[in-house]
Amino acid sequence: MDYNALANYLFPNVTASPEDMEKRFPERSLPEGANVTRIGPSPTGFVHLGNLYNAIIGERIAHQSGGVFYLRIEDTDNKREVEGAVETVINAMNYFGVNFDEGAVASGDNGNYGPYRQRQREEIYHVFAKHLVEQGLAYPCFLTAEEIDEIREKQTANKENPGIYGEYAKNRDLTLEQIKENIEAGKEWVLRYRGVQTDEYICVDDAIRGKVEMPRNNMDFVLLKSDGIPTYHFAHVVDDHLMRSTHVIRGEEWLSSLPMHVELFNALGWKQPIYCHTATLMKMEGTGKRKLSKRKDPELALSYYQQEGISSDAIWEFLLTILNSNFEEWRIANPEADYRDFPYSLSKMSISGALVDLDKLRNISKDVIGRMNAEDVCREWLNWCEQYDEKFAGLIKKYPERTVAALGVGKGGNKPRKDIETWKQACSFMSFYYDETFEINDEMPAECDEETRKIFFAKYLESYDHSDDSSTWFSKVKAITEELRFAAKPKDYKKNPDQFKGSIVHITNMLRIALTGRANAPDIHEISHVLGEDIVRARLEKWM
RNA sequence: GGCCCGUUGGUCAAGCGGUUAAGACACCGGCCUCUCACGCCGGUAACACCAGUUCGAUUCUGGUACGGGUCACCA
Repeated sequence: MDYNALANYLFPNVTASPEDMEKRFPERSLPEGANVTRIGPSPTGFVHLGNLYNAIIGERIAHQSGGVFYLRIEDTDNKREVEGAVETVINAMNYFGVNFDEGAVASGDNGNYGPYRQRQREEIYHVFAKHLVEQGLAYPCFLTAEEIDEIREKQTANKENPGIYGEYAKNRDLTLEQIKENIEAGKEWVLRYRGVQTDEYICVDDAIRGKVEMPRNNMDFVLLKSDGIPTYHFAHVVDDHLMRSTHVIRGEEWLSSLPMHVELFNALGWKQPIYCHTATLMKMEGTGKRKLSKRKDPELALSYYQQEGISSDAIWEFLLTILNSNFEEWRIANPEADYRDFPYSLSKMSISGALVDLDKLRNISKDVIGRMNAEDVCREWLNWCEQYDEKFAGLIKKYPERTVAALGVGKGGNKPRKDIETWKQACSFMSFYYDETFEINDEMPAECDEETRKIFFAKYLESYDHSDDSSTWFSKVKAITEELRFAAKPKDYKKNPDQFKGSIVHITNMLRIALTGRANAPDIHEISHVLGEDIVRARLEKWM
């Protein structure tokens, strides 16, 4: 068989050589030890938590080392592609603060190693496809889906491994004439790799899992589909070589196709990147864990976290705690530091699948927002509201100063309040600061009957001086409390409940409910100053 | 079924031959306190199983069980 003739027949338009490609995409000139990483999402319209998980690893090891992190769109499956999905990916990554140095952007491409959309790289793949044919390492295969099904059935019946290999690769030794005849008859063909029947093993040093041993590939797997577009396997090898990735970070579901990739890197004479196969994100179901599923688990979609208003910092910190077990320890030691200063390490990755623990996320989120200053909280909250809650976006813009002041309540001191978990929840928490959304939700304490209320609010407003400091204010409250025959100290009331009508707890709760509509809210004195004297008086006068 | 990967409390996990087996979240007490939140103190709770190696195994080896992944012209 004249492989050159076959190659020219199959790829008559390919004139470039592999060497031309090497020149077009030269080695990157980066400092020693700089890593080049990427994420390669498929534009299915669904952005996975796992996409972010892997993105964070890639972003960290690239940027920590002074390297490059890029976005490549893996759109080789035109059946699954959804309109606008590329924008969805870019928006989601943007929302969660993942910054790319190069790759696909909304308006096209940015960088010298593109195109960054695989469908646009067809001629590049064909250069190497042709090269493999010339080497006798690839051949056209005309097997139809039905024929392949028959082969599989036979193999299953014989308890053999399914697939196209060895004697089952019926088209691997067609003559050039037969091939031409088939093609001229209009038969569709795919390009298959010529697998080797062997019992050798391969060994790959995975950066996360250590040494992984597997049987060498013996399959005649597909390189180019009948539409001329490569499969993932071929595209991965060509792209990560030409784009000069140093590390390939991907889910462990790829582990089993590793032998194909190793085979191709060797066949093309290229150096393998460092593989990093990450653990699958899991979910609790009944008594066991299971893989998160797109259909059953809303929390798998990144859009879920966007809608809930989880801040991007919170997601990062949460994922970092899953990714590197020493992150939490580091965070405790460096409470003020930017998480980007944390020395992320691949070797500290967990191998088994982590459960997505929403409780933990919420806890981290409270912490993260608690650490932020009021201006930043206000900006991010507004940012979220503009997309998801117009009413609050309007209120924040109408009362910018009051909003910042309100968000700053309890921020002073070394025990900052942690009231806000998510931007969505911030809307309900903050509602009492605006007359437009203020409403009474809780019942007045039973100890404070209508008469007590009237007397209290009258006296309170009479003695109210908006300029009082916290302790002056509170001593006035205590004085009125005692006048009303309530205990100024809760403990006194506890000891002798018969001697009082109630305690200061009831009085302040009554005040709090009148002011905020709820029994649980931050410091009354601070809130009063955020609201301003007019609103305070107006809300209290209603009870007189 | 073949091939791979994994298994420490409810969850995330530290541990790398000798430990009272860390820590975090959640949960339960208590303290602080004008409520709530925060904070502080304390508590419940774990090495899947069976062999072997060893003076000694959570840690090393083999097997069993269980869980997961993958076996496409999908990624």
